Amino acid sequence: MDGFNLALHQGLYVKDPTGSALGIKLLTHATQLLDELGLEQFTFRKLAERMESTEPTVYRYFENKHRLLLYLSTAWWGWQEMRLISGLAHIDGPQAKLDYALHLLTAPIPDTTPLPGVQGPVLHRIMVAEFPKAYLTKGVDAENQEGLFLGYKRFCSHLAQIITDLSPEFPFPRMLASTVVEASIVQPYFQRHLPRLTDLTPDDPGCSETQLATFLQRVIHGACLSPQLTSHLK
Amino acid sequence: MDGFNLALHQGLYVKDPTGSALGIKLLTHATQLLDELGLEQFTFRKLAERMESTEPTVYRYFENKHRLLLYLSTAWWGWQEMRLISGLAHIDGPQAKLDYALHLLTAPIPDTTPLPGVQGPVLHRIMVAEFPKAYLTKGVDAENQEGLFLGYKRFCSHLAQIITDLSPEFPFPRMLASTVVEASIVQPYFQRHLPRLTDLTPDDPGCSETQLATFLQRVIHGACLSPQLTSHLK
DNA sequence: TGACCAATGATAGTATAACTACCATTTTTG
DNA sequence: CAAAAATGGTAGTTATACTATCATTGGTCA
Repeated sequence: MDGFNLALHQGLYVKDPTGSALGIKLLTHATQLLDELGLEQFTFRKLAERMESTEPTVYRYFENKHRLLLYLSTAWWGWQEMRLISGLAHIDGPQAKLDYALHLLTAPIPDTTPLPGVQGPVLHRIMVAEFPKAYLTKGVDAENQEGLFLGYKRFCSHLAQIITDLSPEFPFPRMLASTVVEASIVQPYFQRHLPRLTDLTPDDPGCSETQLATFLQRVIHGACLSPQLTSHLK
Repeated sequence: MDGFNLALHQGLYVKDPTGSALGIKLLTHATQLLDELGLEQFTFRKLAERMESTEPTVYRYFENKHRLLLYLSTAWWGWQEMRLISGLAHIDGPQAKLDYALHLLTAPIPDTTPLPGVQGPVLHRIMVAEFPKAYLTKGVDAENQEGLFLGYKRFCSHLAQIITDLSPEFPFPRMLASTVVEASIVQPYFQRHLPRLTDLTPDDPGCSETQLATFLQRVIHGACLSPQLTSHLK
Protein backbone atom coordinates (compact mmCIF):
# COMPACT_ATOMS: atom_id res chain seq x y z
CA MET A 1 0.00 0.00 0.00
CA ASP A 2 2.92 2.31 0.64
CA GLY A 3 5.94 2.94 -1.50
CA PHE A 4 4.72 4.83 -4.54
CA ASN A 5 7.38 6.75 -6.29
CA LEU A 6 8.93 9.37 -4.09
CA ALA A 7 12.26 8.84 -5.75
CA LEU A 8 11.23 11.11 -8.61
CA HIS A 9 11.76 14.18 -6.50
CA GLN A 10 15.32 13.74 -5.41
CA GLY A 11 15.50 17.22 -3.96
CA LEU A 12 13.15 16.21 -1.17
CA TYR A 13 15.74 14.29 0.77
CA VAL A 14 19.49 14.02 1.05
CA LYS A 15 19.29 10.29 1.53
CA ASP A 16 16.21 8.15 1.00
CA PRO A 17 14.80 7.45 4.47
CA THR A 18 12.73 4.51 3.24
CA GLY A 19 15.88 2.69 2.23
CA SER A 20 17.15 1.86 5.72
CA ALA A 21 15.77 0.80 9.07
CA LEU A 22 17.17 3.94 10.67
CA GLY A 23 15.52 6.10 8.04
CA ILE A 24 12.14 4.53 8.70
CA LYS A 25 12.63 4.93 12.44
CA LEU A 26 13.41 8.57 11.72
CA LEU A 27 10.15 8.99 9.82
CA THR A 28 8.19 7.39 12.64
CA HIS A 29 9.62 9.65 15.33
CA ALA A 30 9.67 12.73 13.10
CA THR A 31 5.96 12.49 12.37
CA GLN A 32 5.08 11.73 15.98
CA LEU A 33 7.12 14.69 17.21
CA LEU A 34 5.79 17.03 14.53
CA ASP A 35 2.30 16.01 15.53
CA GLU A 36 3.05 16.71 19.17
CA LEU A 37 5.02 19.93 18.92
CA GLY A 38 4.00 21.56 15.65
CA LEU A 39 6.48 22.74 13.05
CA GLU A 40 7.67 25.78 14.99
CA GLN A 41 8.66 23.92 18.15
CA PHE A 42 9.91 20.87 16.28
CA THR A 43 13.70 20.77 15.95
CA PHE A 44 16.15 18.25 14.59
CA ARG A 45 17.84 18.20 17.97
CA LYS A 46 14.65 17.14 19.72
CA LEU A 47 14.04 14.57 17.01
CA ALA A 48 17.54 13.15 17.48
CA GLU A 49 16.98 12.87 21.24
CA ARG A 50 13.60 11.23 20.76
CA MET A 51 14.95 8.58 18.39
CA GLU A 52 18.08 8.14 20.51
CA SER A 53 20.38 9.26 17.78
CA THR A 54 22.22 12.49 17.01
CA GLU A 55 21.60 15.66 15.06
CA PRO A 56 23.93 15.03 12.11
CA THR A 57 22.25 11.69 11.53
CA VAL A 58 19.00 13.55 10.92
CA TYR A 59 20.76 16.02 8.64
CA ARG A 60 22.07 13.08 6.65
CA TYR A 61 18.52 12.35 5.59
CA PHE A 62 16.96 15.81 5.34
CA GLU A 63 18.52 19.18 4.60
CA ASN A 64 16.24 20.95 7.10
CA LYS A 65 12.80 20.68 8.62
CA HIS A 66 11.19 22.55 5.76
CA ARG A 67 12.39 19.92 3.30
CA LEU A 68 11.12 17.26 5.67
CA LEU A 69 7.71 18.91 5.57
CA LEU A 70 7.83 19.02 1.78
CA TYR A 71 8.75 15.35 1.76
CA LEU A 72 5.86 14.41 4.04
CA SER A 73 3.48 16.56 1.98
CA THR A 74 4.54 14.88 -1.24
CA ALA A 75 4.13 11.50 0.41
CA TRP A 76 0.65 12.45 1.62
CA TRP A 77 -0.67 13.79 -1.66
CA GLY A 78 1.01 11.03 -3.60
CA TRP A 79 -0.77 8.52 -1.39
CA GLN A 80 -4.09 10.34 -1.76
CA GLU A 81 -3.59 10.45 -5.52
CA MET A 82 -2.89 6.73 -5.55
CA ARG A 83 -6.00 6.02 -3.50
CA LEU A 84 -7.99 8.25 -5.81
CA ILE A 85 -6.76 6.64 -9.01
CA SER A 86 -7.12 3.08 -7.80
CA GLY A 87 -10.56 3.85 -6.44
CA LEU A 88 -11.78 5.62 -9.56
CA ALA A 89 -10.79 2.64 -11.70
CA HIS A 90 -13.85 0.76 -10.46
CA ILE A 91 -16.23 3.71 -10.58
CA ASP A 92 -18.27 4.93 -13.52
CA GLY A 93 -19.80 8.35 -13.98
CA PRO A 94 -18.52 11.74 -12.90
CA GLN A 95 -20.99 12.03 -10.02
CA ALA A 96 -19.91 8.77 -8.42
CA LYS A 97 -16.28 9.74 -9.01
CA LEU A 98 -16.85 13.04 -7.27
CA ASP A 99 -18.48 11.25 -4.37
CA TYR A 100 -15.43 9.07 -4.02
CA ALA A 101 -13.00 11.99 -4.20
CA LEU A 102 -14.91 13.84 -1.51
CA HIS A 103 -14.99 10.66 0.55
CA LEU A 104 -11.19 10.56 0.42
CA LEU A 105 -11.03 14.18 1.55
CA THR A 106 -13.55 13.97 4.38
CA ALA A 107 -13.74 10.41 5.75
CA PRO A 108 -11.53 9.27 8.64
CA ILE A 109 -8.10 8.26 7.45
CA PRO A 110 -7.57 4.49 7.53
CA ASP A 111 -4.91 3.24 9.90
CA THR A 112 -2.54 2.12 7.17
CA THR A 113 0.89 3.45 6.24
CA PRO A 114 1.09 6.06 3.48
CA LEU A 115 4.82 5.99 4.07
CA PRO A 116 6.95 3.29 5.73
CA GLY A 117 6.86 3.76 9.48
CA VAL A 118 4.12 6.38 9.37
CA GLN A 119 0.46 5.91 10.24
CA GLY A 120 -2.11 7.62 8.02
CA PRO A 121 -3.94 9.51 10.79
CA VAL A 122 -0.70 10.98 12.14
CA LEU A 123 0.39 12.19 8.72
CA HIS A 124 -3.07 13.59 8.13
CA ARG A 125 -3.00 15.60 11.35
CA ILE A 126 0.36 17.02 10.33
CA MET A 127 -1.03 18.00 6.94
CA VAL A 128 -4.04 19.71 8.52
CA ALA A 129 -1.88 21.79 10.83
CA GLU A 130 1.21 22.35 8.72
CA PHE A 131 0.65 21.88 5.00
CA PRO A 132 -0.01 25.53 4.11
CA LYS A 133 3.38 26.38 5.60
CA ALA A 134 4.94 24.23 2.90
CA TYR A 135 3.98 26.69 0.16
CA LEU A 136 3.62 29.94 2.11
CA THR A 137 7.33 30.64 1.92
CA LYS A 138 9.64 32.95 0.03
CA GLY A 139 11.12 29.83 -1.53
CA VAL A 140 7.89 28.70 -3.22
CA ASP A 141 8.86 29.63 -6.74
CA ALA A 142 12.21 27.89 -6.60
CA GLU A 143 10.75 24.82 -4.93
CA ASN A 144 7.87 24.73 -7.37
CA GLN A 145 10.38 24.75 -10.22
CA GLU A 146 12.05 21.77 -8.59
CA GLY A 147 8.71 20.00 -8.84
CA LEU A 148 8.29 19.72 -5.08
CA PHE A 149 4.58 20.58 -5.18
CA LEU A 150 3.67 18.16 -7.93
CA GLY A 151 1.90 15.81 -5.53
CA TYR A 152 -0.57 18.43 -4.39
CA LYS A 153 -1.00 19.92 -7.85
CA ARG A 154 -1.69 16.53 -9.37
CA PHE A 155 -4.31 15.64 -6.79
CA CYS A 156 -6.06 18.94 -7.39
CA SER A 157 -5.82 18.43 -11.14
CA HIS A 158 -7.58 15.07 -10.85
CA LEU A 159 -10.39 16.70 -8.91
CA ALA A 160 -10.56 19.53 -11.42
CA GLN A 161 -10.86 16.95 -14.19
CA ILE A 162 -13.76 15.27 -12.41
CA ILE A 163 -15.44 18.66 -12.09
CA THR A 164 -14.91 19.33 -15.77
CA ASP A 165 -16.37 15.92 -16.63
CA LEU A 166 -19.35 16.79 -14.48
CA SER A 167 -19.83 20.20 -16.01
CA PRO A 168 -17.73 20.83 -19.14
CA GLU A 169 -18.80 24.46 -19.43
CA PHE A 170 -17.78 25.48 -15.93
CA PRO A 171 -15.01 28.06 -16.32
CA PHE A 172 -13.22 27.64 -12.98
CA PRO A 173 -12.61 23.93 -12.37
CA ARG A 174 -9.12 24.32 -10.94
CA MET A 175 -10.11 27.13 -8.62
CA LEU A 176 -13.05 25.10 -7.41
CA ALA A 177 -10.90 22.03 -6.93
CA SER A 178 -8.23 23.77 -4.88
CA THR A 179 -10.85 25.66 -2.88
CA VAL A 180 -12.60 22.41 -1.99
CA VAL A 181 -9.37 20.65 -1.09
CA GLU A 182 -8.24 23.54 1.09
CA ALA A 183 -11.64 23.64 2.77
CA SER A 184 -11.48 19.91 3.47
CA ILE A 185 -8.24 20.54 5.34
CA VAL A 186 -8.98 23.74 7.18
CA GLN A 187 -12.61 23.21 8.21
CA PRO A 188 -11.84 20.31 10.57
CA TYR A 189 -9.10 22.48 12.04
CA PHE A 190 -11.60 25.29 12.60
CA GLN A 191 -13.97 22.76 14.13
CA ARG A 192 -11.37 21.91 16.74
CA HIS A 193 -9.85 25.31 17.38
CA LEU A 194 -11.95 28.19 15.99
CA PRO A 195 -15.49 26.79 16.02
CA ARG A 196 -17.11 30.14 15.23
CA LEU A 197 -15.68 29.83 11.72
CA THR A 198 -17.47 26.62 10.87
CA ASP A 199 -20.81 24.86 11.21
CA LEU A 200 -19.26 21.48 11.95
CA THR A 201 -20.49 20.40 15.35
CA PRO A 202 -17.65 20.19 17.85
CA ASP A 203 -16.85 16.84 19.42
CA ASP A 204 -19.03 14.95 17.03
CA PRO A 205 -16.54 13.20 14.75
CA GLY A 206 -19.07 10.69 13.55
CA CYS A 207 -21.43 13.30 12.19
CA SER A 208 -19.16 16.12 11.06
CA GLU A 209 -17.58 14.17 8.20
CA THR A 210 -20.86 13.76 6.41
CA GLN A 211 -21.64 17.40 7.19
CA LEU A 212 -18.39 18.43 5.57
CA ALA A 213 -18.91 16.14 2.60
CA THR A 214 -22.44 17.45 2.15
CA PHE A 215 -21.18 21.02 2.28
CA LEU A 216 -18.45 20.37 -0.29
CA GLN A 217 -20.97 18.59 -2.52
CA ARG A 218 -23.25 21.59 -2.40
CA VAL A 219 -20.40 23.97 -3.13
CA ILE A 220 -19.35 21.99 -6.16
CA HIS A 221 -22.79 21.22 -7.47
CA GLY A 222 -24.02 24.72 -6.90
CA ALA A 223 -21.05 26.38 -8.47
CA CYS A 224 -20.80 24.30 -11.57
CA LEU A 225 -24.31 22.97 -12.19
CA SER A 226 -26.33 26.16 -11.90
CA PRO A 227 -24.86 28.75 -14.23
CA GLN A 228 -28.24 30.31 -14.83
CA LEU A 229 -28.45 31.40 -11.23
CA THR A 230 -25.48 33.67 -11.58
CA SER A 231 -25.90 34.66 -15.21
CA HIS A 232 -27.18 38.08 -14.21
CA LEU A 233 -23.79 38.86 -12.72
CA LYS A 234 -20.99 40.38 -14.71
CA MET B 1 -9.68 56.21 8.38
CA ASP B 2 -7.31 54.33 10.66
CA GLY B 3 -7.42 53.97 14.40
CA PHE B 4 -10.35 51.70 15.16
CA ASN B 5 -10.11 50.08 18.49
CA LEU B 6 -7.09 47.84 18.76
CA ALA B 7 -6.81 48.69 22.42
CA LEU B 8 -9.41 46.10 23.30
CA HIS B 9 -6.93 43.32 22.79
CA GLN B 10 -4.19 44.34 25.15
CA GLY B 11 -2.40 41.06 24.78
CA LEU B 12 -1.45 41.91 21.22
CA TYR B 13 1.27 44.33 22.17
CA VAL B 14 3.43 45.17 25.14
CA LYS B 15 3.20 48.86 24.41
CA ASP B 16 0.82 50.47 21.96
CA PRO B 17 2.88 51.22 18.83
CA THR B 18 0.34 53.74 17.53
CA GLY B 19 0.91 55.91 20.59
CA SER B 20 4.36 57.17 19.66
CA ALA B 21 6.28 58.29 16.60
CA LEU B 22 8.79 55.51 17.13
CA GLY B 23 6.05 52.93 17.39
CA ILE B 24 4.59 54.05 14.07
CA LYS B 25 8.05 54.00 12.50
CA LEU B 26 8.36 50.46 13.82
CA LEU B 27 5.09 49.44 12.18
CA THR B 28 6.20 50.96 8.88
CA HIS B 29 9.51 49.14 8.79
CA ALA B 30 8.12 45.94 10.29
CA THR B 31 5.50 45.59 7.56
CA GLN B 32 7.94 46.49 4.81
CA LEU B 33 10.47 43.97 6.08
CA LEU B 34 7.85 41.26 6.60
CA ASP B 35 6.70 41.84 3.06
CA GLU B 36 10.26 41.55 1.76
CA LEU B 37 11.52 38.62 3.79
CA GLY B 38 8.48 36.63 4.84
CA LEU B 39 7.80 35.60 8.42
CA GLU B 40 10.48 32.91 8.60
CA GLN B 41 13.39 35.14 7.57
CA PHE B 42 12.04 38.17 9.38
CA THR B 43 13.73 38.77 12.75
CA PHE B 44 13.56 41.52 15.33
CA ARG B 45 17.29 42.06 14.90
CA LYS B 46 16.90 42.78 11.20
CA LEU B 47 13.95 45.04 11.95
CA ALA B 48 16.01 46.95 14.50
CA GLU B 49 18.81 47.44 11.98
CA ARG B 50 16.40 48.54 9.29
CA MET B 51 14.77 51.16 11.49
CA GLU B 52 18.16 52.21 12.90
CA SER B 53 17.26 51.16 16.40
CA THR B 54 18.03 48.17 18.58
CA GLU B 55 16.49 44.82 19.40
CA PRO B 56 15.17 45.55 22.90
CA THR B 57 13.36 48.60 21.56
CA VAL B 58 11.37 46.30 19.34
CA TYR B 59 10.72 43.92 22.21
CA ARG B 60 9.32 46.84 24.17
CA TYR B 61 6.46 47.00 21.70
CA PHE B 62 5.92 43.35 20.83
CA GLU B 63 6.59 40.20 22.78
CA ASN B 64 7.74 38.31 19.70
CA LYS B 65 7.16 38.20 15.97
CA HIS B 66 4.18 35.90 16.31
CA ARG B 67 2.37 38.48 18.46
CA LEU B 68 3.31 41.12 15.89
CA LEU B 69 1.67 38.99 13.22
CA LEU B 70 -1.43 38.61 15.40
CA TYR B 71 -1.48 42.36 15.90
CA LEU B 72 -1.24 43.05 12.17
CA SER B 73 -3.92 40.43 11.47
CA THR B 74 -6.28 41.99 13.98
CA ALA B 75 -5.61 45.40 12.47
CA TRP B 76 -6.30 44.05 8.98
CA TRP B 77 -9.57 42.30 9.77
CA GLY B 78 -10.67 45.12 12.00
CA TRP B 79 -10.13 47.51 9.10
CA GLN B 80 -11.95 45.21 6.71
CA GLU B 81 -14.81 44.89 9.16
CA MET B 82 -15.00 48.67 9.47
CA ARG B 83 -15.03 49.07 5.70
CA LEU B 84 -17.70 46.40 5.49
CA ILE B 85 -19.95 47.94 8.13
CA SER B 86 -19.64 51.49 6.88
CA GLY B 87 -20.24 50.34 3.32
CA LEU B 88 -23.24 48.17 4.16
CA ALA B 89 -24.92 51.10 5.92
CA HIS B 90 -25.77 52.62 2.55
CA ILE B 91 -26.71 49.37 0.84
CA ASP B 92 -30.09 47.65 0.84
CA GLY B 93 -30.80 44.02 0.08
CA PRO B 94 -28.72 40.92 0.83
CA GLN B 95 -27.60 40.50 -2.77
CA ALA B 96 -26.14 44.01 -2.99
CA LYS B 97 -24.57 43.52 0.42
CA LEU B 98 -22.95 40.30 -0.73
CA ASP B 99 -21.64 42.07 -3.82
CA TYR B 100 -20.05 44.68 -1.64
CA ALA B 101 -18.49 42.14 0.72
CA LEU B 102 -16.99 40.24 -2.20
CA HIS B 103 -15.76 43.54 -3.64
CA LEU B 104 -13.86 44.15 -0.40
CA LEU B 105 -12.33 40.69 -0.60
CA THR B 106 -11.33 40.76 -4.26
CA ALA B 107 -10.80 44.34 -5.44
CA PRO B 108 -7.37 46.00 -5.28
CA ILE B 109 -6.68 47.40 -1.83
CA PRO B 110 -6.86 51.21 -1.75
CA ASP B 111 -3.64 53.00 -0.92
CA THR B 112 -4.82 54.21 2.46
CA THR B 113 -3.59 53.32 5.95
CA PRO B 114 -5.43 50.56 7.83
CA LEU B 115 -2.94 51.21 10.62
CA PRO B 116 -0.81 54.30 11.27
CA GLY B 117 2.34 54.12 9.20
CA VAL B 118 1.17 51.13 7.16
CA GLN B 119 -0.13 51.14 3.60
CA GLY B 120 -3.10 48.92 2.82
CA PRO B 121 -1.50 47.00 -0.08
CA VAL B 122 1.57 46.12 2.01
CA LEU B 123 -0.54 44.81 4.87
CA HIS B 124 -2.68 42.89 2.41
CA ARG B 125 0.35 41.17 0.87
CA ILE B 126 1.47 40.17 4.36
CA MET B 127 -1.97 38.75 5.12
CA VAL B 128 -1.99 36.76 1.88
CA ALA B 129 1.39 35.19 2.57
CA GLU B 130 1.34 34.90 6.36
CA PHE B 131 -2.14 35.01 7.87
CA PRO B 132 -2.71 31.23 8.09
CA LYS B 133 0.45 31.00 10.18
CA ALA B 134 -1.28 33.14 12.78
CA TYR B 135 -3.72 30.37 13.66
CA LEU B 136 -1.82 27.25 12.56
CA THR B 137 0.10 27.07 15.82
CA LYS B 138 0.05 24.98 18.96
CA GLY B 139 -0.90 28.16 20.79
CA VAL B 140 -4.20 28.68 18.92
CA ASP B 141 -6.48 27.64 21.72
CA ALA B 142 -4.83 29.85 24.32
CA GLU B 143 -4.65 32.80 21.93
CA ASN B 144 -8.23 32.27 20.86
CA GLN B 145 -9.27 32.41 24.50
CA GLU B 146 -7.44 35.72 24.78
CA GLY B 147 -9.68 36.96 21.98
CA LEU B 148 -6.80 37.46 19.56
CA PHE B 149 -8.73 36.08 16.59
CA LEU B 150 -11.86 38.13 17.15
CA GLY B 151 -11.13 40.38 14.18
CA TYR B 152 -11.13 37.52 11.71
CA LYS B 153 -14.03 35.73 13.34
CA ARG B 154 -16.14 38.87 13.35
CA PHE B 155 -15.50 39.57 9.68
CA CYS B 156 -16.47 36.02 8.79
CA SER B 157 -19.55 36.25 11.00
CA HIS B 158 -20.72 39.34 9.12
CA LEU B 159 -20.35 37.49 5.84
CA ALA B 160 -22.14 34.48 7.29
CA GLN B 161 -25.00 36.79 8.35
CA ILE B 162 -25.28 38.15 4.82
CA ILE B 163 -25.42 34.59 3.50
CA THR B 164 -28.14 33.73 6.00
CA ASP B 165 -30.10 36.83 4.98
CA LEU B 166 -29.76 35.72 1.40
CA SER B 167 -30.82 32.15 2.09
CA PRO B 168 -32.21 31.57 5.60
CA GLU B 169 -32.52 27.83 5.12
CA PHE B 170 -28.90 27.22 4.17
CA PRO B 171 -27.40 25.05 6.91
CA PHE B 172 -23.71 25.97 6.53
CA PRO B 173 -23.39 29.78 6.44
CA ARG B 174 -20.29 29.99 8.60
CA MET B 175 -18.48 27.27 6.72
CA LEU B 176 -19.34 28.92 3.45
CA ALA B 177 -18.21 32.31 4.74
CA SER B 178 -14.84 31.13 6.00
CA THR B 179 -14.30 29.05 2.87
CA VAL B 180 -14.95 32.06 0.67
CA VAL B 181 -12.73 34.34 2.74
CA GLU B 182 -9.91 31.81 2.72
CA ALA B 183 -10.29 31.37 -1.04
CA SER B 184 -10.14 35.12 -1.57
CA ILE B 185 -6.77 35.09 0.16
CA VAL B 186 -5.17 31.98 -1.21
CA GLN B 187 -6.32 32.07 -4.83
CA PRO B 188 -4.35 35.22 -5.71
CA TYR B 189 -1.36 33.58 -4.06
CA PHE B 190 -1.81 30.50 -6.23
CA GLN B 191 -2.16 32.78 -9.24
CA ARG B 192 1.29 34.19 -8.56
CA HIS B 193 3.11 31.10 -7.37
CA LEU B 194 1.24 27.86 -8.15
CA PRO B 195 -0.81 28.73 -11.23
CA ARG B 196 -1.86 25.14 -11.87
CA LEU B 197 -4.07 25.38 -8.80
CA THR B 198 -6.19 28.23 -10.09
CA ASP B 199 -7.93 29.53 -13.20
CA LEU B 200 -6.97 33.13 -12.57
CA THR B 201 -4.94 34.28 -15.53
CA PRO B 202 -1.39 35.07 -14.53
CA ASP B 203 -0.12 38.62 -14.96
CA ASP B 204 -3.55 40.01 -15.63
CA PRO B 205 -4.38 41.90 -12.45
CA GLY B 206 -7.10 43.93 -14.14
CA CYS B 207 -9.10 40.90 -15.13
CA SER B 208 -8.44 38.35 -12.42
CA GLU B 209 -10.24 40.28 -9.69
CA THR B 210 -13.55 40.08 -11.49
CA GLN B 211 -12.80 36.43 -12.28
CA LEU B 212 -12.27 35.75 -8.60
CA ALA B 213 -15.39 37.73 -7.61
CA THR B 214 -17.43 35.87 -10.20
CA PHE B 215 -16.14 32.55 -8.94
CA LEU B 216 -16.93 33.37 -5.32
CA GLN B 217 -20.38 34.61 -6.33
CA ARG B 218 -21.06 31.33 -8.06
CA VAL B 219 -19.82 29.33 -5.11
CA ILE B 220 -22.08 31.21 -2.73
CA HIS B 221 -25.12 31.35 -4.95
CA GLY B 222 -24.80 27.80 -6.03
CA ALA B 223 -24.28 26.44 -2.56
CA CYS B 224 -27.05 28.29 -0.81
CA LEU B 225 -29.61 29.04 -3.51
CA SER B 226 -30.02 25.63 -5.10
CA PRO B 227 -30.77 23.06 -2.41
CA GLN B 228 -32.88 21.02 -4.81
CA LEU B 229 -29.82 20.21 -6.89
CA THR B 230 -28.18 18.31 -4.09
CA SER B 231 -31.28 16.96 -2.38
CA HIS B 232 -30.64 13.51 -3.77
CA LEU B 233 -27.47 13.32 -1.68
CA LYS B 234 -27.43 12.03 1.83
C1' DT C 1 16.19 76.96 38.12
C1' DG C 2 17.07 72.63 39.48
C1' DA C 3 16.19 68.18 41.54
C1' DC C 4 13.47 64.26 40.73
C1' DC C 5 10.93 60.80 38.38
C1' DA C 6 9.14 58.33 34.69
C1' DA C 7 9.51 56.92 30.25
C1' DT C 8 12.38 55.51 26.75
C1' DG C 9 16.57 53.76 24.52
C1' DA C 10 21.20 51.36 24.27
C1' DT C 11 24.81 47.76 25.85
C1' DA C 12 25.92 43.32 26.82
C1' DG C 13 24.94 38.75 27.75
C1' DT C 14 22.52 33.84 27.86
C1' DA C 15 20.13 29.89 25.84
C1' DT C 16 18.70 27.55 22.10
C1' DA C 17 18.41 26.48 17.09
C1' DA C 18 20.45 25.65 12.62
C1' DC C 19 24.05 23.86 10.46
C1' DT C 20 28.94 21.86 9.53
C1' DA C 21 33.64 20.14 9.70
C1' DC C 22 35.83 16.31 11.17
C1' DC C 23 36.83 11.84 13.33
C1' DA C 24 35.56 6.82 14.34
C1' DT C 25 33.46 2.71 12.97
C1' DT C 26 31.36 -0.50 10.18
C1' DT C 27 30.23 -2.45 5.84
C1' DT C 28 31.06 -3.33 1.18
C1' DT C 29 33.86 -4.66 -2.53
C1' DG C 30 37.91 -5.79 -5.55
C1' DC D 1 42.27 -9.45 3.23
C1' DA D 2 42.94 -4.69 2.15
C1' DA D 3 41.03 -0.53 0.38
C1' DA D 4 37.23 2.26 -0.14
C1' DA D 5 32.81 3.73 0.69
C1' DA D 6 29.09 4.38 3.65
C1' DT D 7 27.39 5.27 8.06
C1' DG D 8 27.33 7.08 12.81
C1' DG D 9 29.25 10.14 16.63
C1' DT D 10 31.90 14.40 18.76
C1' DA D 11 32.54 19.04 18.92
C1' DG D 12 32.18 23.54 17.34
C1' DT D 13 30.29 27.93 14.63
C1' DT D 14 26.88 31.20 13.51
C1' DA D 15 22.48 33.13 14.18
C1' DT D 16 18.15 33.65 16.55
C1' DA D 17 15.18 34.56 20.55
C1' DC D 18 14.99 36.76 24.53
C1' DT D 19 16.55 39.38 28.97
C1' DA D 20 18.96 41.82 32.72
C1' DT D 21 20.82 46.01 33.40
C1' DC D 22 22.60 50.50 32.56
C1' DA D 23 22.22 55.25 30.22
C1' DT D 24 19.54 59.07 28.59
C1' DT D 25 15.97 62.12 27.81
C1' DG D 26 12.01 64.77 28.77
C1' DG D 27 8.67 66.45 31.67
C1' DT D 28 6.97 67.95 36.51
C1' DC D 29 6.82 70.37 40.56
C1' DA D 30 9.07 72.66 44.61
